Amino acid sequence: MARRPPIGNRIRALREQHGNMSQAALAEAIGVTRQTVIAMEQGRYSPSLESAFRISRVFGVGVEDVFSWTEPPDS
Amino acid sequence: MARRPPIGNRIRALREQHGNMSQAALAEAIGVTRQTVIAMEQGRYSPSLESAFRISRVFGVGVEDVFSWTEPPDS
DNA sequence: ATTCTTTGTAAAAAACTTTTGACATGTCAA
DNA sequence: TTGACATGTCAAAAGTTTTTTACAAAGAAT
Repeated sequence: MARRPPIGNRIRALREQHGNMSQAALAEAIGVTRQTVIAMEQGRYSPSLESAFRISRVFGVGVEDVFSWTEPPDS
Repeated sequence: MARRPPIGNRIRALREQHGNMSQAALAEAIGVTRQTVIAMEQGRYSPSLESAFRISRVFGVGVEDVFSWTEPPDS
């Protein structure tokens, strides 16, 4: 059922801050497809740790400057 | 074929620094199985970003204090 | 008005991560 | 030497992410 993960991201804002980098350009830069960037940006699922590292390095920041995690209430 | 990902981790060392926490105890603390901890620790695959966050918080450090990424030569 | 770019949707298949369960080994201590 | 505990292997199934392909809408483009 693939619920929305409790991880937020600032990908869109970072793209804008980097010369209005397009989703397609970011996808190519990190070696994934555009669909993957769209899904991550929309929070439909959380990326692999490897993709997270690649994205953060493209923007020259740390992983936790791109992605944030809030502990879900322990069900 | 699930090649070994270019991500290293210091999970074992951090477990030891935290009172010789067992793999089973870590697994329970982050809500995964022991098999998953073993596989991550051995670098057989890289965890989800969510698991990475949970692990780092158990040890009270940042994601990049647990996991490291070295850019692979662009094949 | 058509061309180009960007963003978006959708669905199936492929790839990868995680779980489940069973079993093996070594150590430690009692 | 039994019992508990820690780590490890293996394999199949289940769950999640990523790819692939195709199409749609909006804006700039001028």
